[in-house]
Amino acid sequence: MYAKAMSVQPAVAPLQIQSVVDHVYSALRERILSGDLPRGTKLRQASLAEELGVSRTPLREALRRLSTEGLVEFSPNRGATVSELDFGDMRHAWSARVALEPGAARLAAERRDSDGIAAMREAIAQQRAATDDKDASFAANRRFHLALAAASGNPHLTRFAEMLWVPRIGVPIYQAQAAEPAGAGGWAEEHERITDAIESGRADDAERLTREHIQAHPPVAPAVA
Amino acid sequence: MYAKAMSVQPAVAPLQIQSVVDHVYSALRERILSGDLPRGTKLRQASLAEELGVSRTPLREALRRLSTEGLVEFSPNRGATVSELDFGDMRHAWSARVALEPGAARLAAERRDSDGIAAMREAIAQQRAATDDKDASFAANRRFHLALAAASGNPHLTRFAEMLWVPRIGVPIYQAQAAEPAGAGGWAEEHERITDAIESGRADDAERLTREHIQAHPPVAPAVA
DNA sequence: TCGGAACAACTTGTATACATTCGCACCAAG
DNA sequence: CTTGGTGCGAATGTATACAAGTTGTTCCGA
Repeated sequence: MYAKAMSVQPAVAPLQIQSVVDHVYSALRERILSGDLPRGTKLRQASLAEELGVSRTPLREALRRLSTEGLVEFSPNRGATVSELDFGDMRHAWSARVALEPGAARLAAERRDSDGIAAMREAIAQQRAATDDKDASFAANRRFHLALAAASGNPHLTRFAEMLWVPRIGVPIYQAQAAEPAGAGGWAEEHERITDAIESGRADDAERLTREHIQAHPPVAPAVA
Repeated sequence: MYAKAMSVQPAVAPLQIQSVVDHVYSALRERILSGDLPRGTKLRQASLAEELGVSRTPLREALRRLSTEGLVEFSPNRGATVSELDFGDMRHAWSARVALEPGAARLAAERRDSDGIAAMREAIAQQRAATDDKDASFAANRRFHLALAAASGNPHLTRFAEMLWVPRIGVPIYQAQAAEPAGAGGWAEEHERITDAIESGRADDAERLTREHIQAHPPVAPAVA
């Protein structure tokens, strides 16, 4: 059974060997994004390494990777801390999205990739199905915008969008959603109009609608910080 | 004399302590960008470490940083190599610039920061002064576009622009310059019109001019690869 | 002559050990 | 009571050592 299945697939399948560094990187990233490691947390290497069952060497390499992504910050001889992301950073990230995503939408409209469009529609469906669940709604929203960037077919734009959507946008958008009762539903409709424009190749419309959509929902300042 | 000068400046000046990792990172980055380490070069850790006078530990951390930036690639148990950047990548980078820089120009026009505009004008002057020197001309061109991104006041856009301009755009633009006899001079004029639009706050014009400027100069396929 | 297996040298990946620096507590002097 | 200094503990930064994997070569057989 297995042999047959394997013979059908390409022999040299992915076979993704993940090094210890990759595992540590994924684990830390997950912890930071989920809020398990709040911003400003000092990342002590000895305890973290013991917790993850590895030595400090791969841990440090993973931290370097995260620092290049901006999720953690190194201070010379003082170690790494989870990056502080204040409201100013969030506005910057939103502003960068205003500059980025319309251009990505234009590219997507010029490309009209069916897979990419399908991914966008799927995210819309998920958003419609999760009007009451705030977390799911936010996840679907994020998913749509990442799918939009991916539909551009441009790896750089995709990567940039992921960097912007990672932790910085999450909280404020989430709170904006909570503030707007009709939020999720209205967003799904706007998303759909963008997707339609892309699918029919109306590049100017796709660009304009995306810009208007993002600009219509600026981040909301957190109540606490 | 010094004391007086220092009392004027903020007391806690930069005082940038650079760790060995930072030095190695800068050195490797410089070597890659200058072409001293051509694309596809296998980066053997032992020899590199000895060459730089450090051990493999900080070297590996620097390589991780570079890998997150996309300049080098890790292959499990096979080490790191300088990233292969083919023509497809260059077109992607150019395409990403088309999506990115017009939005940055719009932000810059809304912001109208005098320092940022001064940096742009300085780059234009350098470009005008270096019409015969190809290298200087390209450097000035790159400088203008980075200054444009920086004038947006958005750290994310600045960072993204730097990532796109680093190695990928350089060669093809350089070759395009060589192909167009009147290139440098014409570019300086276009740059100036963009800067004027930003300085006078005409956001729509700045965005449109930037897009047209970039789209008018697509990358040229290298002769060799 | 060509294909393949086995071995050896080398390279990477991870762990451990050592040196340096930082933070904090305690203490003394003004 | 506050301010400056000193010393210890802990954490980081770097170097070295060891284990595991990869690559190139050689030798054998068909």
